[in-house]
Formats: sequence, structure tokens, C-alpha cells
Amino acid sequence: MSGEQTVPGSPGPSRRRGAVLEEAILRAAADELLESGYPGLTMDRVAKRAGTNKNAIYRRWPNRAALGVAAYSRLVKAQTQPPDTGTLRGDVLALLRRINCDQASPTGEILRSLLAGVGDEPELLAELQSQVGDGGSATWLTVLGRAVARGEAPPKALHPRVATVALTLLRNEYVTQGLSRIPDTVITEIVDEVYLPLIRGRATG
Amino acid sequence: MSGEQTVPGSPGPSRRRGAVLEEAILRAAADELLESGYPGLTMDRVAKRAGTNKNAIYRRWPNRAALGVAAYSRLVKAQTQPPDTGTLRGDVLALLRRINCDQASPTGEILRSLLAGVGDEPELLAELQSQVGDGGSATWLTVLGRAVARGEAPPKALHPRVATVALTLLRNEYVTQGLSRIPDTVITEIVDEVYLPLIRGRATG
DNA sequence: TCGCTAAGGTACGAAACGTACCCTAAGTTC
DNA sequence: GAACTTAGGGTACGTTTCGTACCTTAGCGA
Repeated sequence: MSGEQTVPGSPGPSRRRGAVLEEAILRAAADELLESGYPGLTMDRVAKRAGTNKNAIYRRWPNRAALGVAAYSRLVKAQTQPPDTGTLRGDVLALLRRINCDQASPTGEILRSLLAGVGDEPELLAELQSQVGDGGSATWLTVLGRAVARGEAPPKALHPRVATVALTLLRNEYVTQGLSRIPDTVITEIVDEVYLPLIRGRATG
Repeated sequence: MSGEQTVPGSPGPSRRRGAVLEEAILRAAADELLESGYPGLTMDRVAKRAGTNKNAIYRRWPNRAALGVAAYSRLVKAQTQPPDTGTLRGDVLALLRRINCDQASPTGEILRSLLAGVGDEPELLAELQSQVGDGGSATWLTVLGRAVARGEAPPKALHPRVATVALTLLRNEYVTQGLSRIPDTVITEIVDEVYLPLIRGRATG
């Protein structure tokens, strides 16, 4: 929570413009998302928190959903460096746990709300999807590729739908269970009961 | 679309009560869901369409989300008879295609909206989940059980998380792709690239 | 026949989206 | 350095929709 964004020390009108103001708005929106979720993401409140008004927001984003997606993108960006623990199981567990820790606490509820908020606008849906979903497709293929190089997995496993199954199952937990953080037992179950049997089973089956 | 629910032939006030009125409201709400989706599910419009007013609705459901979930349940109930084609692949394909035909056209968008609309109310989320998600868990276990009996799958495959993987992947398509109906190639890909390798791979891997 | 319950009609307050209008500060150009 | 253009600030407004309140009226049972 970065608190209010009005420049505190300057009494006179020191007016932010352009990218600076845009950053302040996005930060305020992201904070609101974290605190109150997407239903609590009110244009008036974001404007107030950013120390500006709705005009400045609507000049940049056409509606609340677009602002929500943009703010959400700020929350979940960053971590795309795939782990390298030396084993496929270790890498997959690390990936899922990282998602569960860094993203999950707000993501479950917020993502669920946003998926609805974007409604019929496919552009926003695509952006959400690229942020959350198969934005990580490359990551998973990297991890799997190393496993293939080590002989842990057959080359046939390098298939996007196969590679991302673990992420899909984890996201399904977020969406359908309504939990903010998934228990680690569920993660290990996904890995040991589904993902690794799927990957390795393809080697012999 | 069942149209307006006001009794057409009777000019005088012929007032419906109890279960009859409740049915009319639910049907009106379901029709609104089909026509306009959850965002278009307005209490005033449902009341008007059902030929009643908001009082009668709020006396039965505490808020819009509850009415939405109840109406949605009407839309997706019915089909729970598992298919029996003689092969696991045939059964799984039949299940997914049935879901894709009977449910999908409205389900994708509506489900996405509802998942958000229920927001923080876990009871409604659980009801949604039981209607859409693991309401089918028993179905999938039945299908898998027959496959085990035929020797098509190992008994270890009779695990809820494993059994429902195909459904989870299909639902993931609905939620993240924003399509009302999934192409059949995606369904066969889910079955042939993920589900069957997962089930059969466990036999040998 | 007489109440009691529930439905109908309507109006209202609150919240929030999105728009409009005018004023003013920050850059920009000459 | 002055005029001009652009963009931010403040505010008010119209609209929609949720959820509530209040009163009237019809159906049903005792």
C-alpha cells in the first residue's frame, strides 16, 4: 500500500502530467485491487487515492474494466524467470509455489472478478490471458525443455497444452474454490498425481 | 425463450402464488441469462418479464447473485447420465461434446460472469461449483470405473483430481478463451494429448 | 365471513459509471 | 519572455441499478 499520492511537501499546486500521473493512477488502482478487489475498484476512489480526478483516468482508459486489467497487469508482472533446480519435479513445484505465493493472495478473487468484468471485450480478455495464463507458456516449455535434455521427459511432451496442465489445474483451484491461497498438499497432488504421470507416462505409455 | 409470463387470457387480476410464481421468476431469470448474460440480469427486467415485481423476488433470493446462480442451475441441470460407448475414448469424447453442445453456448460467458458475481459468498460459489464442476465428478468416476473394469485403465486412475482433468481443461478454455463453443479439435486434443496419455500412461509408467 | 399472508405498485435512497463544463497549471513555440 | 496549446483539477450532473419501504389488494384457510 503506497498510501495517498498527493505530493505531501508541496503546498502550492505542483501538477503531475503524462507518465508520472499515469504511474500514480496505476499504483492507486493496484492498491485498491489489493485492498478491496475488483468490485471495490471505484473510479472515484482511485482518483481520490491517486490525488487526481476521474477525468485523468478516463482520458487514459475507456472504462473501469480496462483500468482494472491494466492495474492487474502491474500486480502480476515481473517473475518470469524459470527456476532451475535440476529436476523436473523440483522446477514444477517451484513454479507452482511461486505463483501461489507471489500472485495468489490477491489473484484468486481479483482474477475471478476481472474475468467477469471484462465481459464481452475480447481485447481485455486476451490481455488478462497473456498476463496470467499462457504468458507462462514459454516458461513451462523452458522448464520442460531442460527436462527433455536431461532425459526426464520425452520430446513429445513439449506441447503447449501438455506443458501448462499444472498451471491450468492450479488456476482452476483459484477460480472454483474461491480460496486466496491453495494448500501445498493440493500443489503436490497436482504435480505427483497428474503432471508428472502425464509427462513421464508419455515416455513409456 | 418462454416470453412474458403474465397469464394472457385472463383480464382480471389472477394472482399467482408460491411455487407457481417462483417457477415463473426462475424461468424469466434463466431467459434473461440466455439473452443478455449475467450483466443483463436486472432485477427490474426479471420482475417485468415474470409479470411480477421486485418484492416477490427479494422475498425469495437475498440479492442478484443468488438469483443468478439459481437461474443458472436451471439452465445446466439435467444431463448427468454418463455415456457408455464401449471405449474410454468414446465415453470421454461424448462427455466433453455433450457439455460443449448442451451447456456451452450460454455457459462460457455466463459462468464467467457468475463466478465474479458471487464474489465473496462461498455458499453461492459452492453451489455453482457443484452445478458445473464436480457435480460431474461422479459421472467421470463412473466412466473411468467402466474403463478399469474393461482393463483400459489402472485402478489408480480412479482419483477425483485425475478423473476430472479433461473437464477442468475444457472449462479452462471457456473461462480464458471467452468462446461460447470450443472447436472440436480442441476437444480431441485434450483427450488425445492429455487425458488418455495421463490415464493410460499410469498403467505402464 | 373474516383475517392473514403474500403479491402488486410505486416511490425512494444510495452507489457508481461515464460525461460535460469551466478553470488553471505546465509545457511549447515564437 | 509572452502567447498559445495541452492536459490536469474540481465539480456537478444524468443515468442506471441495486436494495428497501410502504401501502393497497387479492387469494386462501379457519
